[in-house]
Amino acid sequence: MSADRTRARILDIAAELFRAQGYAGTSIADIAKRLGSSKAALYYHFASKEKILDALLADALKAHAGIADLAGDAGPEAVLAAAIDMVAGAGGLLAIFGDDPSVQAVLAGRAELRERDDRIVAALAGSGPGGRVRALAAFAVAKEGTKDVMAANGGVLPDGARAELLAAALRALNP
Amino acid sequence: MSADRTRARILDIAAELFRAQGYAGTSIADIAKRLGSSKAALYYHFASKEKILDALLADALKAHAGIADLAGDAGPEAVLAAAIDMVAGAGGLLAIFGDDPSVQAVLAGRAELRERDDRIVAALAGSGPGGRVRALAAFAVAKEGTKDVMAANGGVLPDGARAELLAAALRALNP
DNA sequence: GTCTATACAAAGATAGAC
DNA sequence: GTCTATCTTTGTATAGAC
Repeated sequence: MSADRTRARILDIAAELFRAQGYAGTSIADIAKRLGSSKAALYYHFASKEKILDALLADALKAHAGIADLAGDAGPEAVLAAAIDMVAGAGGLLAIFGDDPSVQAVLAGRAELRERDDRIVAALAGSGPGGRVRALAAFAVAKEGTKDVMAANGGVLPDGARAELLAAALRALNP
Repeated sequence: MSADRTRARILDIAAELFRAQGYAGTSIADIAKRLGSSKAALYYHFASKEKILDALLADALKAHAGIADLAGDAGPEAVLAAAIDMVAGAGGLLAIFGDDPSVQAVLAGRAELRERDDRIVAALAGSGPGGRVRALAAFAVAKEGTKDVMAANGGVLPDGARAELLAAALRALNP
């Protein structure tokens, strides 16, 4: 088996198990078992469990950074649409590091995630009373709402749901 | 130290650690350390790690069941308000079992959680195209939006935020 | 690239003294 | 009610053969 393909398979399996059982709740043995190989074989491809997480998170973190940048000059609609696409795209990988406390704990001292979220929410909030609460509500629709809709549809975002979610998020944002 | 008070302290500590590090990411040793006692002392009060989780979840699960019942005869506004209160009340404990995959995995074979969520969403959805997506969006505002607002405010739901969230959820629900 | 075997640490849990 | 000590299992990771 080529190293690249095996590496990709490991990431696939890890993504699924991390989502289902959490990062801390998934062992190297779990992954190796699903891979049909030994734990040692897995360690040939990744130096540690945390390196697997890093590889999994690379794309999602990049997309997240892109949205934070976008928040600087684009309008709310573009930002919320990008947030929906971030969750829907990349296999919904944001769901992993966005929801799992054990991942948050690992990332805590390292990532600028929270600071980026703050920038996004601040851009959505604008000024005025209640703006921040409505920004968080709209952001919740884009992230959790999208995730939930996908979860209720076998991991796929159904036709029309993107527009429906975006509209709902915008209504949540604008009184 | 009285057994009841110690038990309560353990639950307090466990709730905080589970939220910060996840259920699977928190060890009995972690809890005992914060408690200032030995692991054995902890096992005097709880027979297993899972029993701690059960005790923590008891109230939230009861509230969840109440909302599912409410969904039968009350309107969307009452259901969404109850969902906000469920997250805001009980120390925001829903955030623990609602988000942690390792908790979901433990609860999977046992709880009727998902079935109840389905009932709630179905009641919110009514009929018509896109109703289900909008119901999930509104439910996301009530649950995640409330949680995020609390997280951004030191664990407290600020004045006026409840009404703002309820209004945002209703707007997400109704086109 | 993958294996078996194993080292080593951490985790859940119990025994028995006080 | 809490302790020390210990058992057992599981988990991360490595060594060295093939």
